[in-house]
Amino acid sequence: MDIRDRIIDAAKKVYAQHGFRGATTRLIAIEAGVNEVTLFRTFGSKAALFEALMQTHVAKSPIPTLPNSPVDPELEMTEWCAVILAHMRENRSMIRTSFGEIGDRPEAALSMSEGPNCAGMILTDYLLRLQAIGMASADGDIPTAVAMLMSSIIGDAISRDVMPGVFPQPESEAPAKYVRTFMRGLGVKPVRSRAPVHSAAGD
Amino acid sequence: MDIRDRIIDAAKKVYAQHGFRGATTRLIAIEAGVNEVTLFRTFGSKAALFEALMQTHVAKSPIPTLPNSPVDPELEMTEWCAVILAHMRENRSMIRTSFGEIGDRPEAALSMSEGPNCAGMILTDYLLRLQAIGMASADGDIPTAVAMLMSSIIGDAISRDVMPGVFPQPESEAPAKYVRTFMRGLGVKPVRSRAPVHSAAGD
DNA sequence: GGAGCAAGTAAGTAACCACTTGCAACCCTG
DNA sequence: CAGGGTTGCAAGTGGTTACTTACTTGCTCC
Repeated sequence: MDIRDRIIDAAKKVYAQHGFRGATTRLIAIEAGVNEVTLFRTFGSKAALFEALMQTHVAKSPIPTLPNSPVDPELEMTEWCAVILAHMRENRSMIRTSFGEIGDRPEAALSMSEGPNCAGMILTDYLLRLQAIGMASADGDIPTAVAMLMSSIIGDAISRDVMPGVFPQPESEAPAKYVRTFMRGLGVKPVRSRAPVHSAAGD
Repeated sequence: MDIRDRIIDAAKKVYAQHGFRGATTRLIAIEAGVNEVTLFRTFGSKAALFEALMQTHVAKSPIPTLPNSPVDPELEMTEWCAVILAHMRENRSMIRTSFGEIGDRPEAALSMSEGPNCAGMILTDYLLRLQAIGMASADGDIPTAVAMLMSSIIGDAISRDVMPGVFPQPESEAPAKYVRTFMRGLGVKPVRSRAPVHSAAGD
């Protein structure tokens, strides 16, 4: 692997655990297995290294899309949520850390929140389509439901290990359960072919 | 105000913005308007100061209860959520910071998460009571719904200012909207006697 | 085999950090 | 007024941090 990438990877690891101030150039160099001077020769400064880190991170964060023509909303949204949740779980330490440093270094957290922001918009669009074609009841509070689902995904990803009492479901089943409850809250009708979701609130 | 409390208050402020490493004794002393030496004379060390800080913080964090005999679930839960949300919004910087330092200083975040953990249990108990007396449909996925509502409250409190696109509702209306969607997702029937809550969901 | 470049090594610099010491000023109580 | 306790002030200590400089080593390409 390129030495640049090795340093960035190491910086990510150290930063995720110790934060910006705790991620000393010494620690990063050791983790990367290079000399500390090499770090400065490659990036110029610690600040520049972290800029590069953020750039490569957002570049490597894919946001899945939802189909233009919904067929099976529950299935499609579950798959979509699972992908996002998996990605956030992988990066949970880094997300937590950068989020926690918002007061000190806003840029980091802002660039990290682009993903969820964008995901929320994709989901909202999808739900509007569902409403338009009559697959969701017209009175559902889409913005609120989207906020809740996005919060649930983020919350699960970053605080499951801290507050296990709040997240009793196993990791693997979480996305399906969030989507199921979300759909009931929104009044999305289950697709005919699938098992009934026993609606008590709907029409 | 007692000099001890003044220092703790100042430390809270500085810590919330700069984190543990960034909250230098110098900054804290300036913020408190005392000499830096006084800080060491009063608490002995920076670590001891932060222990005291966490103690007074959790001591001052009240968790509202929910009635043993539910009458109007929507009203009761909205009020309950509003109190929790308000408290978390007030302390959002501190929550974010301590949460972000979980890798480095787990104790802080763990003692901060006691509140939400406990709140989740209170809410779960309440919902089980609702189910038991037939005010909520028996097939609702309570653990999932609780996780989603708690995540929504925490998410709103700590990331509304970072991801405004995800939280389009005004702050004041958020609790009611979360609870409304939550109740639909759980299959809690709206109470008969109340003014129509813009219901298209209930009969 | 030598030029050129990427990387390691050793040492140092100025700033900052938590924390200490010694002393002077003040305030309250007796 | 005397004395003890609290606070401020000035200075310093040892450790750490980001970053620099000067030099050496090893590898590649001609």
